[in-house]
Amino acid sequence: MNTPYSFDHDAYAAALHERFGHLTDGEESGVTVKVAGRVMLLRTQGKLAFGTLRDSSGEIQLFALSAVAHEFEAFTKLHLGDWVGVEGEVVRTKRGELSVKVGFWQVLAEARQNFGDKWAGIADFDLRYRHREADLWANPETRISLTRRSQVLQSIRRNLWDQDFMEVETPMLNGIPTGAAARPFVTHHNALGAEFFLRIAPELWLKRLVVGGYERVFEMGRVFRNEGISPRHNPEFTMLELYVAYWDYENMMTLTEELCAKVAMDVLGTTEITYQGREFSFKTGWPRRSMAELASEAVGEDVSVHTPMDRLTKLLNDRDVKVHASWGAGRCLSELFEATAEADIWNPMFVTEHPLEISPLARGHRRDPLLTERFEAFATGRELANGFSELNDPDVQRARFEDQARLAAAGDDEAMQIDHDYIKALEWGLPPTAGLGIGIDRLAMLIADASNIREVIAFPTLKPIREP
RNA sequence: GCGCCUCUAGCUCAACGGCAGAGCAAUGGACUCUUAAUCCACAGGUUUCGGGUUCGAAUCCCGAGGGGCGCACCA
Repeated sequence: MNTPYSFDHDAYAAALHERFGHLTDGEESGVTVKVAGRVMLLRTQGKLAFGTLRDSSGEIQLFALSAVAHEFEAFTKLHLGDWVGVEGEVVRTKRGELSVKVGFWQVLAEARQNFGDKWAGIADFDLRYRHREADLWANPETRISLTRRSQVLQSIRRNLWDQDFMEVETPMLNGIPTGAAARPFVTHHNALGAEFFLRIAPELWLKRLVVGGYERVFEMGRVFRNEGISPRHNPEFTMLELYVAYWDYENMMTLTEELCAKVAMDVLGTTEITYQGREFSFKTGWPRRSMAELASEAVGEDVSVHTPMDRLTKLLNDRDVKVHASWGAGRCLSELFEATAEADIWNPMFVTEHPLEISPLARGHRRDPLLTERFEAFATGRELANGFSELNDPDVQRARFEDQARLAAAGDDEAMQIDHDYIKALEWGLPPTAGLGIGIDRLAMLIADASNIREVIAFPTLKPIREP
């Protein structure tokens, strides 16, 4: 089929409703516009035809009269989903529907595939995720969710730019996978003959930029973790990481809650959010409570990193958690927190003072050498953000890496590897610095009221279809 | 990776051991103000795939594949 290379489009559906809302039933505006979009519905009635045109802004009715419309017969034979460009006068029909009275029109592209039931849409998850392009037309909620995600990204960038952050990009192909506890994807560079790992976090690179003198940096981009897929996990997901020189973790908690409140205001116009039928608030002033305090409350007795191992082991065993031989009191406390208090945190809260044992990149706590100045933000029972006062002493960092290496040798396949380049970077001097990581997909889920992470990822990771 | 559930026409769904059906879409037609238009007609299927049980299987059983939800891992 011969279709044009361009169309001189000059009007959007939503703008027409705004501009011509005043037209009375049967009134003609005398204004000619050129609209474009897909024909979503078509009703013919002898020498009349009504179509529903949908563009990125909304919908507007097309009103065709055989005496007026160019090639009226062909117009009545359009398929649902066809892209058309239409030139015509803006009118309101006798029955009160604002319309473009079709004059010249042309097919811009045909739809040869069906867009699903025009009332029920597409329900099949496989089809929706593998062919999001069809899902976007068939299910308006999909368009809203993905649009909200985009608005979240936009809001974060604008807010950080406004606070003098510099957006940077760091390598995704890494010789050593580090910056988090996770299993990596492995790939290979032919010319270098070298194994590379897709990044699991940009953390160490970003801190090296702070060493380099950029006092406020952020990166928002994809990280890759070779782990299970679930309604809350996609193997590639979007992480915001940011670092601020001269700050500690208390300052960073304040930034975190302010950023969330601003994003909610920018995207939804309120900090009061309904997630899966239940309310929570992104208003600032989130409680800041230590992990030990929350775990103690949950188990009904005082527990901390100073609690004897046999007691912690007993408490974990009571909750069907098996204690691994390599675990110390710190890991046990963290496991106890996860097994008890974590899932019940519905309203945003900062959990602070994580054990040093599970925080190899965080700076030791100024009041307790077994703890770190770290926080995690929880909301609706899930982790949303993680941050800390950054460990900036190269000797201490080397010792922490060595501890990790011992764990790796003992069979922990998520323990970090020693990054000598990073130690060397710290030897050039990292000022006191605080860092933050936010799982953007998780945040987008809250903003878009999505129960599954796939609803806020345009093309989620799926199993490739294997030929039998 | 393990467990439970699921897969029927292009889409949404019936039929649940006894002739595979409907609505929408598509195709042909009627209709000068429709709103998921309506009406008439026509067409559409190795019931995801491969085995098995049975006189008879979409339906019961086994295996494979895709998907959903839990668990585990994690953000």
